[in-house]
Amino acid sequence: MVTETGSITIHNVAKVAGVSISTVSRVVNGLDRVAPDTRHKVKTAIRRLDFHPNSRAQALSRKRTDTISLIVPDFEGQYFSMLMEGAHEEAQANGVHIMVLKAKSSEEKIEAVTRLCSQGRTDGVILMLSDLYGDVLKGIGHINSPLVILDQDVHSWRLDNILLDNRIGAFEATRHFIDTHNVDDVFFLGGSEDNVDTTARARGFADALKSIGLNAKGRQFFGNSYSYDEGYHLAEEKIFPLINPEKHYGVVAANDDIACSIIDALMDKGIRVPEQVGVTGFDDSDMAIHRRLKITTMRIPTKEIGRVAVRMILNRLSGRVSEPAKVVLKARLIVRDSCGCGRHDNSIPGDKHGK
Amino acid sequence: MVTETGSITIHNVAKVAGVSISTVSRVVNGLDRVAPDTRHKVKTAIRRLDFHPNSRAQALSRKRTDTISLIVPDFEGQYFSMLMEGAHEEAQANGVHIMVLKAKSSEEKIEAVTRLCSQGRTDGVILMLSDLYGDVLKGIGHINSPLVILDQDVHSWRLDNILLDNRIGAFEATRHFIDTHNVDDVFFLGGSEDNVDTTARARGFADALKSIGLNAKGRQFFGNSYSYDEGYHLAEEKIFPLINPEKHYGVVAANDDIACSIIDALMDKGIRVPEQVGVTGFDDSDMAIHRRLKITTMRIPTKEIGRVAVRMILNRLSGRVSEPAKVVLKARLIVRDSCGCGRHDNSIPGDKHGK
DNA sequence: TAAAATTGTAAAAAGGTTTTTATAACATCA
DNA sequence: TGATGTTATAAAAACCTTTTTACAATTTTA
Repeated sequence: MVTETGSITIHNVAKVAGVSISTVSRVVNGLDRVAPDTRHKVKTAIRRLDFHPNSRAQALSRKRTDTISLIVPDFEGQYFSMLMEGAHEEAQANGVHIMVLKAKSSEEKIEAVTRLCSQGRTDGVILMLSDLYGDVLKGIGHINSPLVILDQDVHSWRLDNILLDNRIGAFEATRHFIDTHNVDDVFFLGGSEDNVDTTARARGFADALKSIGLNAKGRQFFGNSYSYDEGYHLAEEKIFPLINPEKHYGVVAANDDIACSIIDALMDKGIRVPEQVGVTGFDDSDMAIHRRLKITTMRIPTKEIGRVAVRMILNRLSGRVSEPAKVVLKARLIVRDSCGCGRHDNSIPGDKHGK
Repeated sequence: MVTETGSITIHNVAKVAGVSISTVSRVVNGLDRVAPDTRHKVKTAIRRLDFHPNSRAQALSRKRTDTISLIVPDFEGQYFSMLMEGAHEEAQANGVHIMVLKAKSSEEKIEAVTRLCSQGRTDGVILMLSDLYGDVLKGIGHINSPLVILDQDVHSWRLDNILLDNRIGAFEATRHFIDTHNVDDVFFLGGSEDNVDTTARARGFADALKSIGLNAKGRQFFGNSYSYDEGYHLAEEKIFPLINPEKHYGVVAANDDIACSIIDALMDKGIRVPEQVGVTGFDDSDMAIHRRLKITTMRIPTKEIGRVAVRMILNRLSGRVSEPAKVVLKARLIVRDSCGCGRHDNSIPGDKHGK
């Protein structure tokens, strides 16, 4: 029983304190009652030997790793950063760790989740599903660890689920133009029609139009991706020709990247933004404020998503919750300048700043 | 020995295959030779029972968690994303996992590293040190797991170390203005003087000036942080007054945020960028291309840093390497428009685009 | 052909905890 | 004072592997 390796174990502590290992364990974990005198002896020995329980042995014995896995399609953008921020905060506060994995394709996702769980390497999995999900969830099948699905409504699968109400978000952005700015018309410019965010936001835009008796048809345009250059061309080709200089418009962009490109494209065409055309973004990313014309955008409570996701896993581990939980978080309109609400003197070509 | 829980263990496999557990282990790990016939029996049983080795038990027995910890001050920006990208790629390729922790203060860093290591929760630690490091490394003291330090030169501590040559990067950006654009003068605008990146880049700028017999004094300015608004005001207050409309200047910004704010501030003052004043950034972040005037910037091989860091840990674990390794990576100049190299017709107020 | 080496497998030990069971010491009640 | 409870601790079992040791069976060498 003599450990020749350098590490101090519960056995060493027991010997020094003159008690059994089970007593040491009880002192360390503080669950069971121990005589004050004994407790003191053990604590002294622990301090003297600088004993730290071996987490690997604890994991085996407790059947728990104190690790939660976060699986995302990629590590880019603020969404991931904020998700991490929230997840880490909640994890840290509860003494668990976050393991991060990237899985883009359905196969990769299935493989990652099943491997992590069947190996018992993680106590729970947070899986971000931005695209199709049926085959992924079917592929995963039954697992014994808690699983939280992000970003995609997986109703009927009886899984913990966190969603963002993109529809309402876009609805509000659109209504902002209608209600506050009294625009003559409003357009939507999205990324790919395959993207769940874009489609949900397009739906919100359409709903807002419907609410005032208009049809979205001919007012929304899509590209192949969320890129600046593509957004720029789309704005040039689709939006610009529809602009009547006498009128006042609003453009709801599916995200901040696209909002940037729309603003630049229209300004390059000589359109005054936001006077003639107001623009709103989505995501409240860095670029919304790293510009002369600060972008009005929908802020997504991403950090909250991360926090809630970890909380859900912990709840399930504690066994307190039984029914699958579904949390829908709402985006919030951050009013800045690009919609026309803020200072009006900063983005007008040839204005008093001397251009 | 009958496990009542649902999980399949090596014992179940052994029983079904009619062999001992050690034989199953040898088949699974494939280290020792096993008779073809026995191997087949075992493999069949494994497949039939859908056995997966319990990683917690493996961790205890092998004294290794197949987990590498990445400790960063925060999760924001492309630097973190790219670091993760590289680290995950290398980790995935070697069957290990990445655990991510946030530690801002020195105390948090010390606490995180020592706890992870003394508990045996990780096989190695990648620690990003952007600020002072002496007290952190002293606080950490001796640990038994491999430790790689990022971003800060910790010579004399005999630790694996990965650095970015910020000095050379800024030197090259500065020389680009001098050599290619033949500017009449050049300025540097940084973040906080406490920030190691800013100071190293300022040094590179100064070295470039010295190389042509000039002094950096009066040509470099610092703020309190890396923020857009502060950069904007600094550019207004410090750079603008120095600009002679008849002359041609270059401004080296300590990062892309500041480059954005300089460009906007100068343009708002009626200065033509890049014709009168060229600007370069640093980092090649998103915002460098999400603008009308694409920013010339120094691209940092961040992904490579992540990859190399993991590789260093793995090398050390394998025991093949003995001496501490030090890798210095270089930033690369990405030439776009803001320095004056690209198209010149896009950012001029009142140009042919009709403004 | 006896001795030695090799091969294939079983049995046991080790890894460091937690948790259950057992036991001793002591207090409480009838 | 003997039965009953309570408390504090020790001992042992369990968690599930990997790895070492031991031992037969077989092959090779002298």
